[in-house]
Amino acid sequence: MPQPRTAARRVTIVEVARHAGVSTTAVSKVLRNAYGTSPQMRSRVRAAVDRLGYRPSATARALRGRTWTVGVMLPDVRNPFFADILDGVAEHLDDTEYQLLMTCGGNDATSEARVTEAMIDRSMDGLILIAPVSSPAHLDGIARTVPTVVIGRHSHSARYDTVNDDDFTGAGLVVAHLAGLGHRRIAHIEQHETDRVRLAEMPNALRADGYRHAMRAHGLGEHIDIASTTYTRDGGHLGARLLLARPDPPTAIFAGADVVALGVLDALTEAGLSAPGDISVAGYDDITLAAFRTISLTTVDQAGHHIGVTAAGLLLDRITEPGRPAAHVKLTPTPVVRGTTGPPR
Amino acid sequence: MPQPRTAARRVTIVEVARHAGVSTTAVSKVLRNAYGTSPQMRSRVRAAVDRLGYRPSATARALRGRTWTVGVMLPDVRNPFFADILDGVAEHLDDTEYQLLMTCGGNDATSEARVTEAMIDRSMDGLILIAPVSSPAHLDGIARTVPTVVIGRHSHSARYDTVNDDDFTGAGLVVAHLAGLGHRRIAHIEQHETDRVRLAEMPNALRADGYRHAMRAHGLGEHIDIASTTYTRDGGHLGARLLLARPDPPTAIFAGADVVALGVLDALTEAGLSAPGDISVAGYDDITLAAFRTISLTTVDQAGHHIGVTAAGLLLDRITEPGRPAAHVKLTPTPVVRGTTGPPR
DNA sequence: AAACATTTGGAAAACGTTACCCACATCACT
DNA sequence: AGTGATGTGGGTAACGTTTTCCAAATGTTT
Repeated sequence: MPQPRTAARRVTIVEVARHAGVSTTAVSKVLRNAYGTSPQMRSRVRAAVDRLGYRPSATARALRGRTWTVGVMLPDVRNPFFADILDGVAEHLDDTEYQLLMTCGGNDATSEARVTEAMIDRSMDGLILIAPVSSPAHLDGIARTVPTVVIGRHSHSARYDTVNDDDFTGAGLVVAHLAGLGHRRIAHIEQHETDRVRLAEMPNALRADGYRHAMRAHGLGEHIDIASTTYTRDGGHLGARLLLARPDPPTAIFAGADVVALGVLDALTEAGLSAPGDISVAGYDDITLAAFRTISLTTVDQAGHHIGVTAAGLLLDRITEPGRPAAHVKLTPTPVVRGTTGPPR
Repeated sequence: MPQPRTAARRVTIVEVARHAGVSTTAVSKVLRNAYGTSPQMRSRVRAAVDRLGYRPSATARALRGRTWTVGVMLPDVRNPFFADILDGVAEHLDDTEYQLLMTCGGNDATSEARVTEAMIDRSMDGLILIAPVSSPAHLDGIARTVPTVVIGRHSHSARYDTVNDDDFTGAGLVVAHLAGLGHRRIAHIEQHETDRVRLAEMPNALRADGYRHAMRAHGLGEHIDIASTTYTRDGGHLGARLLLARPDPPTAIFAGADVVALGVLDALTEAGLSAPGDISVAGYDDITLAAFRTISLTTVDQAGHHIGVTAAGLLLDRITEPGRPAAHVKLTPTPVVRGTTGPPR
């Protein structure tokens, strides 16, 4: 059996009250900025708090009030795009009393359920779920329990807010850019999807839709060519190899995410090819590594930082006003042309 | 003022007890696997728990027991080396009841203090601090309050465990590799340090020491050349520019971390140079990006994953036995030779 | 049968804080 | 002076769970 904690006893509100010569209710009111305390009282309590180094126990507070905690569920710590989002969230929370705590859902519905339950059981005040793969019903259930904002999921639920970029339009920007350079055989690497709900909501599916639509709009419908793998570097690598093995290989590849494009560049290097000399390569996300000089990836900037700031703002609003109607924010992407795209040979 | 939570009421232990026709004490004992419950009792309670979908409130538990939470403080979410460590920690915790929650200390002592306090106030059962910059006294204070394991800090505190690789030896491996290729002018990029404690404990300082020692051991003492910047990509970029501007530029650069090496490669590309054709470049960490085909970085593998697994094991031990003598684990690094190093021109 | 040991179940208090409600004092208006 | 409004402070209970301690039943030994 685990042994009891032997940590030093922390200062409690009872000791602060005794030290200040007031009730625990008074101390609590002062700390919560609650109505009904005089300036003198506030001053006395604050002096006692400082003198004793008192900090409230967030877990004790949870039984009646708030823990002042915002939980963020990441799909994966490796994709630098999520780091951009986190920077935005952290920046927005910096001037508040909220503490940001993160954990990973691992792109797996069972794992996501375990993680969101863990955050709820710890009485987190609100959750930001990034690119969750769980069913819409499950997400609704979460949002019914705790204020929730979802990023990277084109849902129109009435129960939670969403923040996304316009993935459909963003994909169109890439195709327009490549077509503008003269490319006609423009291929796409998508995340393989079969689930109908995911096909309607996930960013990768909308990017593939945007690609198809833009290709037809540029009169290139007959050149539509999609390799279905995964949004990982390995998925990019495999996708590129599949596309290069075609009877009529593409002259340009639009990878649905920057990490996928990195895998494409890997595969080109192995095949003794280069971008854009042999094949143009474009990604999506504008992760910080995309600007790395040796890579210099053409991509779409979906402003991860701005997404994070916006999501955090919506969540704090929803914590304050839980029944507020859902907001679904769609940000406008911008193309970022760098060194991996050029005219076809 | 914030409005009250309007979330649905969750099932409590009182309802489970009523449903099972037993006391709340019995339910609690069954869930904690405490002594003093019969098999029939356990069966009845478990059936009621399943039927009602009951989950204990971790925050209520905190007032008398454990929250079953492990907190990890990261310096930065961007460095992929920390993702390797996290994978190891997560893997070790996977078969336990502990939930991993992460947050960022931002490489700043004030920010670290705020974050560790937040984790302690939320009654986390134990902390893993990765590359903290706080003073030794501060770390001791934390460890006196909550079971703590520190990674990336060569400390011999009696109060907390540490897990590190042998940075001194690792640096020697790089110098040996480069000297073996025939390099004599081997330069190093270090994190600038002036604080005496940090010079004694931080991995970057030990790598610089290891570099100096190895250079002298290879009879290259007169060629010791160090650029002091920061362990960031920008620091690598600046360091490379400083070294290239020397009257006698180096033929090889040992950057103290892989992210620093990426900045060096950036600077070389801008100067129209390449590695290893013009200058050999070696890093440290073996982040997953080091194996990226376009980069193919020569580096030192400090087995982030293994560090994570080891740290998690030590922490769970320390939670079980808080007064246990401190363990200071030092792992052996291995060189990884790839495409950025070769014989000097 | 009596004495002792062990197992099981549960009443009550503890944990640290907030929410609720009310008593009392002071101020403003008629 | 009497009445109503407002501000301040605090007593008490609630929150959901674990810990502590003991009573009662059952099993074992003399």
